[in-house]
Amino acid sequence: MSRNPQSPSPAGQVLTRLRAENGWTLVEVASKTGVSVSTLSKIENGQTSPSYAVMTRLATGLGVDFVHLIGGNASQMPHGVRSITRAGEGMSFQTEMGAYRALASDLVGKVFEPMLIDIPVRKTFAERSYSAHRGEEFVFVVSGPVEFLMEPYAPIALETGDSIYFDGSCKHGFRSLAKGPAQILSVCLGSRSDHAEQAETTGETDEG
Amino acid sequence: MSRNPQSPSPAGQVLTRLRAENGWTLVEVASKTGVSVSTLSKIENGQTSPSYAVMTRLATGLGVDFVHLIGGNASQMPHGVRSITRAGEGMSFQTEMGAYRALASDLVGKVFEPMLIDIPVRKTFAERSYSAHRGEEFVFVVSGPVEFLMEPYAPIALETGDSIYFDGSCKHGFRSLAKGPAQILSVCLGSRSDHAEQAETTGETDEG
DNA sequence: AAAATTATTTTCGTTTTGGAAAATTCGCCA
DNA sequence: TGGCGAATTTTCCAAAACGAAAATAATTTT
Repeated sequence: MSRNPQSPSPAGQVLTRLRAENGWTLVEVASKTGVSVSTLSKIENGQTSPSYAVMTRLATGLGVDFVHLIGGNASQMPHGVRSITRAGEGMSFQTEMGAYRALASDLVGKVFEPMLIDIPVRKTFAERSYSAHRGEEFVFVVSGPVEFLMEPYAPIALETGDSIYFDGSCKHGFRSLAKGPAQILSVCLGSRSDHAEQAETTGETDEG
Repeated sequence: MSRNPQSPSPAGQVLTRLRAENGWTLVEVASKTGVSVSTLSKIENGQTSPSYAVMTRLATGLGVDFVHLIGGNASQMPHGVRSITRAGEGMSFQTEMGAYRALASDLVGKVFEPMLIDIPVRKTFAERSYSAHRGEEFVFVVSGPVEFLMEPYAPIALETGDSIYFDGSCKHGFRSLAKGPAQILSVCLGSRSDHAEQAETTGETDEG
């Protein structure tokens, strides 16, 4: 009896499209990835549910992100969407860190989470003045100078126009070094992922 | 002979952590996901390379993003890393779009790709003056005004301090409306994933 | 402590996957 | 049209994953 013809997994669909776009044959893909021609064929036709090991080889061999292969999440925003936030607008809220303005807050499911933050002048750093979260963070100093604190580094001053890219999981905080509040633009990862905790694994490719 | 003890796949590591954080037992996870207890154990211990079918059931059953399960965009940066780019610095290059300055260019494998772009004054929009790429893009106008063009919208003027979040796959471009060049800060997805064509990478947890 | 309870790992038979090679289908050209 | 080379699908078997239940290990109770 022949195999039952399921609908192709996302990996199969991606593989099919990639081959079409690049004009690759199954044999070529096989040599690139180390996955046999027959397996590739079955994957494209939905006759098999590829293992993690195989998907890994596909991803690295074809030079695409693993996420692509599982159809994982293409942007959840509809095509052509855009959201403009005028200066001074944005959904604002206050924390110990400062006065936040969330930009493009009408768009849900964003990949980026851009915020404008007014950083107050402060003498001491209360514990609550620090932030730490998963993922990376990018900060551009719109109006400085500010002092940036991040464990395990010494404080460092950032002037207007300076930027910093750092591991957001380390405790970090800002304070204005100007007469009044300073302003920074912060970009973190969007909070599309459900729960609060989890995330961050050491990228591991296993397989034997 | 007992199974050979490989290192756990990312899925295994995530599963282990999720269970620890939520206090779930293997039996509970099994009932949530429909994956047998024995398989779960083997996945956590790296004794098996889970199939796509199983990973799917894990993701939906646990209500986590598939990307988490495969270590999708866990940060590839070592713990505690940071990179400061002073105003006026950054790896610069020129395109039809304008003069680019890539920020934190010494960090590879970034999730974000921040750029400062000097936008020239121009009368006409040559085809090469447009950009289109996978994924979302966030732009903050550092020094305006600029005109933003994006299909299928009419041109719109953005002032200093305005920002826009949009679907980068639509043709888009800028031109300065000031006397001289304007400047924008652009954040796209890191180039960890964008080889050929196709979809983009996705979100993650965190918060600001 | 021992027993009882609960959680995890291992065993082992069944099902599915992965791959080499055969069979088939699909161009292409004389 | 018939034949030929290339690409894809199918066959078939070894290897691996999956799951039920047994065997351990870890906790709690008495």
